[in-house]
Amino acid sequence: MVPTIRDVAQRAEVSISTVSRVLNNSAAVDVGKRRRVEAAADELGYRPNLAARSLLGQKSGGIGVLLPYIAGDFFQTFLQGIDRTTSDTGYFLNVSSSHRNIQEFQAVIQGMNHWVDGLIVMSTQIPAERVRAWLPESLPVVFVNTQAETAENEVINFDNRSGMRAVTEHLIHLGHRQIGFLTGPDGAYDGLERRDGYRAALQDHGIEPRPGLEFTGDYTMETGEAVVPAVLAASPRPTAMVAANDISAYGLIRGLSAAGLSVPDDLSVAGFDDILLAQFSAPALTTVRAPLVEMGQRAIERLLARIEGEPWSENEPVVLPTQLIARDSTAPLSDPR
Amino acid sequence: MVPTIRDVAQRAEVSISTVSRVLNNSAAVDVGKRRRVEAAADELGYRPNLAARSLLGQKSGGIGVLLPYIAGDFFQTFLQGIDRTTSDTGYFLNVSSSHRNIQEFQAVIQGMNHWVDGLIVMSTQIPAERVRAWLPESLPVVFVNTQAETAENEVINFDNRSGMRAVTEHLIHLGHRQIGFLTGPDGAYDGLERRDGYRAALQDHGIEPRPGLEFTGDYTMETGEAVVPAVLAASPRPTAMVAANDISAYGLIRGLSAAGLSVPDDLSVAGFDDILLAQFSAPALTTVRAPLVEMGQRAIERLLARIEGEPWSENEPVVLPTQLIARDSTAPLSDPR
DNA sequence: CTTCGGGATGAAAAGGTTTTCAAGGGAACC
DNA sequence: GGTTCCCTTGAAAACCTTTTCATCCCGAAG
Repeated sequence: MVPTIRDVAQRAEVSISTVSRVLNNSAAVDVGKRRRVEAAADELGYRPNLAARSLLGQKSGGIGVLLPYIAGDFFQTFLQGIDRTTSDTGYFLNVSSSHRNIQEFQAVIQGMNHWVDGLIVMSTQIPAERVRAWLPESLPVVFVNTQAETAENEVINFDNRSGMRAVTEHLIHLGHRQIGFLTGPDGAYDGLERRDGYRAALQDHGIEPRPGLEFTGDYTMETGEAVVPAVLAASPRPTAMVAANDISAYGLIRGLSAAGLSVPDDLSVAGFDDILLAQFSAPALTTVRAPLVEMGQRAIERLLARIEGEPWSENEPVVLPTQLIARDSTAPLSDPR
Repeated sequence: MVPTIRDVAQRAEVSISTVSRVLNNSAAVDVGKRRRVEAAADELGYRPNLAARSLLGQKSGGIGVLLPYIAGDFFQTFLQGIDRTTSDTGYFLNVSSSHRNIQEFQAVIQGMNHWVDGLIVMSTQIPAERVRAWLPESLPVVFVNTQAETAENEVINFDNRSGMRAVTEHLIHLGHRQIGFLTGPDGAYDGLERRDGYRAALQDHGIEPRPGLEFTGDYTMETGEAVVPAVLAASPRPTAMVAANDISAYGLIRGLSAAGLSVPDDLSVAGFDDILLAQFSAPALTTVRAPLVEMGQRAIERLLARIEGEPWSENEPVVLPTQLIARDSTAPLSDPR
């Protein structure tokens, strides 16, 4: 059995109150008894039951991070930013993912409620306000990459639109006119913003966006690969493709190379995120740098400040700038014959 | 305030026992009261406090995953294996990391104790037996990539030794004799196994391992990059390097290219893990495939079986085979002049 | 009509911890 | 020597839920 505070008290021949006082250093205790308690706790390997503590409304020392997916380069880089900053603070991280449905999302987030002192939530499908309503007012929450309808919650986002606009313009400047788009998953907020940036860039340059050039993706490599036949069959056939994220851009590249086409000679491909792979791959991927590490850092810094009692001055949502990174997967449009 | 079962009971004008019975469907309740309770719970947005439940020794529906680090391609691929399998089961994942020290590791793992139904632990620094002693007998635990001194715990490992032996032999077959090694972090069990495989391969082919050719790394790209001057200054200078993992191999490649040397023309470099980057990078990395996804799957399958009550037949530890993947970062030793 | 049984329900205990409250004891001061 | 005050300590309440136990009532069987 796991030892409880009662076992420690018995072994040290004191009351459980005294044990609590010693272990939390919350009041003066006779030095002899203090020694006995410390020895007893040590010998028994006693650790306080966090469930019981949480029941009393104590701080748990835990930070909850809720993501749509737990695996993937995108989330992992974000976590890196959080992880580094958290390391020094004594808080520990608790990451959970929920990609099935709203019910489960709600269950997971409300389950975390009693276990953490604060929450960082990335919710691409559900707006911040709705998620916030599931949680007590008293729990600090920082939203990240999440749609916010009002300014009442603390939100940190990317400038998805400008980023996607920049990469699309980059292709236009290279001479491309038939530019296709591979979307993100259905209903994902950031994917929609990116698509809007793509459309806006086209319109800015007098190109009417065509629905036939927008292909449905879901941020995975598999789907990027699978969509290639449809891309090649499109009329007019695109001379360049922008994907809503890097991973699905690699899916496109893989599928194109399987179809005997080379990137960027036969078709230019660009992505979004600037994952690690982008700078090492052959060809290196033209993409948009989303400052994920910085986003993680900012989020955890703000959350810790809130936990420590600093109020949140109801500001504008933070929008982190994105940056076009032109590499080798995009090339000038070869002379049309 | 967050509504409790008492609020629901009051609103529905029944006792808390009845509320509990309705919500857990644990006993017959008058249909009228049942309706009232359901309505009240719905209106209040009531969710049971998991901490209180846990205090009673109930199942929590949570699976804990404890890793040395939370970010990084290696862990992320492992998580993928777990995540996929868990999705269908209704359990939710809870990932935590601890990379600071043993005290914190112990604190995190014991904190998880009370709110998960089972634990998957990757502990490269501390043997399974020691970690097990921190937890109650009753909690199912599956260890992964962890040293085990006895057969009393369920452990799933890679065949690190054979893998590293294979990649080292690959270099020997290519004509290399001065083969350097970039180690893992101090005390990491898998890194030591890999080093042993490297040494064994050399000895098998009549090459005496030299301490001067073993460079200290820590699985990060930064250190791989930083060690390059030492590698180049070594006498005799190695013609090939094996790194204890892929990421640090890329550090070497980066450092070498910064020093004006090209891989594999001037120096062959190989890694271990076969992360996603390895197949896309230029040059594509020669490495050893560690079946991380499979490891994750096996671990979660076994853990769920244990949670469902299936006993563990004290078997041999599972050792997953590794496989040499020869790509372009290694080349035959160019004619020594 | 009486007795028995069973279904529905509420009261209460249990789980481990922190904290408040009350009490005990010793020292210091008059 | 007596009184007061403070330091130390233990008892008990509180947190929220599940579950056992006892109670009550109604219907059925004898």
